[in-house]
Amino acid sequence: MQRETRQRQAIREVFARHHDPLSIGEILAQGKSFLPTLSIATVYRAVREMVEEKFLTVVELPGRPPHYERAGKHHHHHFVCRACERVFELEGCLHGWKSLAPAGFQVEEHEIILYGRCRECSITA
Amino acid sequence: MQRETRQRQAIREVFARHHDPLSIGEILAQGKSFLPTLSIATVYRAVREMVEEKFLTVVELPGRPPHYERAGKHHHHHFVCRACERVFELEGCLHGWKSLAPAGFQVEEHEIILYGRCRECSITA
DNA sequence: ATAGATGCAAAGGGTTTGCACTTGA
DNA sequence: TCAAGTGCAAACCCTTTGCATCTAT
Repeated sequence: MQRETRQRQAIREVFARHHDPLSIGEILAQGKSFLPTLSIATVYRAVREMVEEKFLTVVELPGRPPHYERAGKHHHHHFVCRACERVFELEGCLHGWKSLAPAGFQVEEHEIILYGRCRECSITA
Repeated sequence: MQRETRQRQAIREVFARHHDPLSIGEILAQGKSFLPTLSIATVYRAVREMVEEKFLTVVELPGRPPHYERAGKHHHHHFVCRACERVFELEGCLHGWKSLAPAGFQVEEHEIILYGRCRECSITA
């Protein structure tokens, strides 16, 4: 990815305005507001390259397609709203996760995901 | 699911011998050792029904296809081996996860996943 | 005997890719 | 200019479904 095309500018613009992780579909929808002809193939390709060049990172969530967020954030986890399906960034972490693994297992990373209703969907009830 | 066919017996047999979560592909491969003609469509259908009748439950894992394990187990989490891709059940849990969410968010559930190398793959290095 | 279950192959849904056209540098 | 990037449509992969056949009861 060497050229700064209108398509990639549109995608970068999406991430300048959204701090929480977005799916490919959400990136496409938001990106079209800046460039209506943006195609899904381009989003897939550009996002993959933006991950490689560390502008974005992949956020994998159980039972959901990959989401993407700006790279370089401090360590954090995510909240998934079961009502609107949106994903939110969480502050903080929990201790002691390394000791959950049985003897002989090498723990390299951990993931914590919360599920429930986001603020908006709690109000809408 | 009312009939106890050879296909479903084979699938139940797989879960009698494997306590850790299995993917559809793993269930098919193991099931074929009992019934070589077992087809993937049957595995998909039978597993879905076994989840409905609560013989199995779905284990969703980030970036991986759904896995299935026997229903009715006590609360637990999972370890994913990055070398062999197998999933293992973990004992225990962590406290304080409810307070990770911002004010106004309703937390209903949590998920903790560990990644690394299982015992076997740690030895194989 | 017969409704439910199976296996095959076709259809779906999401993601990737080949290729001719467009465009940034 | 001209290689990188785009858009389209076809290809892929995994999962689901339609349908003729098989089988548990």
